[in-house]
Amino acid sequence: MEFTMGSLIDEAETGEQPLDPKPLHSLAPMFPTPPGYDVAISDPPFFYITPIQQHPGPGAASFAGPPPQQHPGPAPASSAGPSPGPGSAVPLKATPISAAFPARRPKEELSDEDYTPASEKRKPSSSSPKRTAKKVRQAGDSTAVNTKQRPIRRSLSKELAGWPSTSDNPREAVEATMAMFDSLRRRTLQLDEKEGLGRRADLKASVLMNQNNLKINSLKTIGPVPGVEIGDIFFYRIEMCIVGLHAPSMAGIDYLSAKLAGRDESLAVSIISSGGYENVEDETDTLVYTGQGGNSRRKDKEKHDQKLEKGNLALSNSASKKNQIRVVRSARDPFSITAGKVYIYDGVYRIEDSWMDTAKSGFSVFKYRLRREPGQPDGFSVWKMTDKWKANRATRENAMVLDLSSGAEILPVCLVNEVDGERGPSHFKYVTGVKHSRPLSRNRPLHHCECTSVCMPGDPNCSCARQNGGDLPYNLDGVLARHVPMLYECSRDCHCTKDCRNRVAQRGVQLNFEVFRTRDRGWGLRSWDPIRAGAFVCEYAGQVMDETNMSMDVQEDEYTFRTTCPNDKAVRWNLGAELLEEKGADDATAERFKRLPVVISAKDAGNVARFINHSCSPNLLWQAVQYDHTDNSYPHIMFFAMKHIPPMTELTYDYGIRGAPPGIKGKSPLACKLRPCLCGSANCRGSF
DNA sequence: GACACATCAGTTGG
DNA sequence: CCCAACTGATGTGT
Repeated sequence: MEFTMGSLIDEAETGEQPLDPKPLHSLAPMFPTPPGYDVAISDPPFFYITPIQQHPGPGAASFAGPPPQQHPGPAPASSAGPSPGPGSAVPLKATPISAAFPARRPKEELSDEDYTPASEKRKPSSSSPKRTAKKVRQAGDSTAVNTKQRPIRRSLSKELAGWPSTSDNPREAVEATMAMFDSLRRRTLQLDEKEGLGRRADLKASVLMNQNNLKINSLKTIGPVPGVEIGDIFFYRIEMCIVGLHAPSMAGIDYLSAKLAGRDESLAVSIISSGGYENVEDETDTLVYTGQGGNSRRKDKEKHDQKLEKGNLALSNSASKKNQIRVVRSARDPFSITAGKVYIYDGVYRIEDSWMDTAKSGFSVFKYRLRREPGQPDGFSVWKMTDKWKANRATRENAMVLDLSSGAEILPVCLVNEVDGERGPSHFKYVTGVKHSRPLSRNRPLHHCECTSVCMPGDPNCSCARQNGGDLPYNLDGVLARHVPMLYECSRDCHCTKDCRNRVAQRGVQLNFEVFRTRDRGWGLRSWDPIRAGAFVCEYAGQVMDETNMSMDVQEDEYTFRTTCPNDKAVRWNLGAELLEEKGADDATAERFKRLPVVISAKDAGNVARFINHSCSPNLLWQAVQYDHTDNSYPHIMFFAMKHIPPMTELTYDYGIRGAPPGIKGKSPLACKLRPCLCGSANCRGSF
């Protein structure tokens, strides 16, 4: 959060850093929404936030149609609806997104109405709890007959009118697509868990993306995929399908068939090395990859020799053709309870050797040695470094302090400077929580539930779920399902245990942080661990001030947190979740995100959050959280990841337009002192 | 607990 | 239409 005026580092110095944190990686724009929004007042049940259209973004000219690369030919057979006519560039020609979730709330007739395919007689008994992808597909196919525009569909196309296209800004399109997928996935999981069918929300979200033509880069290409950067991480195989990095949902080898390649032989385009075979992946610039097949996990299938067909044949063709092959490596997700994997895009490689070998099973396999193309940014090698540091913190180069928190945090906070001669930040006391300067109003008793062991989604007796609008705010994996105006975690008066899923932020920081010297923005914060979208990052700790009594001097302090009203990017984080709602006027509307009087100063005392810099395209959002008192004007300010954040990526949030007097949102910025913004993102507002 | 293993429900494209 | 594919979540046993 430190801001250093006019001390730009010489460019020459920047090339030699052993670690290139790739600032653009995290600072790329997410949504082309103008810095404003409007709360829709018409059709309230169907849409909530509408981008202001008077200032169309650069992508507006291309309208809302699917990205040009998409479906250049006939639509895939699986969704064989006729392609939209020239005038109907609306991407959501298929089933309304809500249709995938019929009978969620049987009371609402809208769901049935919307869901039932026109060609099918509506059956009131469609409330079968099982919502399969097949159902969705049927609905999608038949909507071709259904020309009537339903409100929900209109709202969807409105929502997505500003949707970035790959031709406009590929990075933006990838980030928006990833954000949409994970928002759909988190909300789907949250709703499914309530009904006890919380399985494969990733696949369900993928089907929704497919139905609504939201997948991008679906034309297979050799070499880099537009908008996907080296080092990008994925928590599901299907995420890589959706952005066009790797098309097969399970198979490790993606290839162009001879026909698609326009050649007489197929060519491999992408491989995933994720531990299923006996690959050699210790080196960061070479990889010995095993061909596919013969390795079935199923008991009823016996193992056999690999055959020179499909992916193996394509890899062998590529061995002589020497074309670029994208490589995705994998690692264990350190925070997954269920041995989940993280997939890391590591750039392009070429095959330099291939041979046949005998696997441990005794059957013959194909082997391919690939070498990474030189000159590419760091990808998987960053993981190797952070693994080493986590195993032994003393191996961190240029570390000035091994634990800035002096033991206050569960995990030490490293302080490093690889940029200049600064010895460290000015003195402050490290504290992990907030201190209030005046007593909080205690006019209400602390909320609490009677759950005996842990709170379970769908339990109508859990008063904490009720307090949160009926949903437990976190999924089983501990990620925030939706951004909400106020989140209520279980309190000390709750009867549930400390490992209840509704106690996440109160448990404190679980990441290996480092405070590091940026090139031009003072100190910054990043993590040695990967952080998935929705994961808790840290609280903004410090002294809680009373806004009304604050002087202008204090307001200008660079170590001050104040809320802005509201953070439109954070509100947009729920986009996918909102599209799932059959009714949602009372859900995440911008109107409900009010500016809060809470102001926190971390000047004299604070935690890692005081080092988080501003960005106009941030990777964190703040979420108001309550659990230890009842004064909703002064909640805890908790940061959560807005997207998947690879290790060593700077963490940022949107400070908002600072200094604007309360109640005047985004107006008269000249009336207050603004600082120039150096975030470097395409949507940079220039100051904050 | 951490892990290995089995099973089950799924998508995708050849 | 069928099937294989380096899935992912859950359950069982060590």
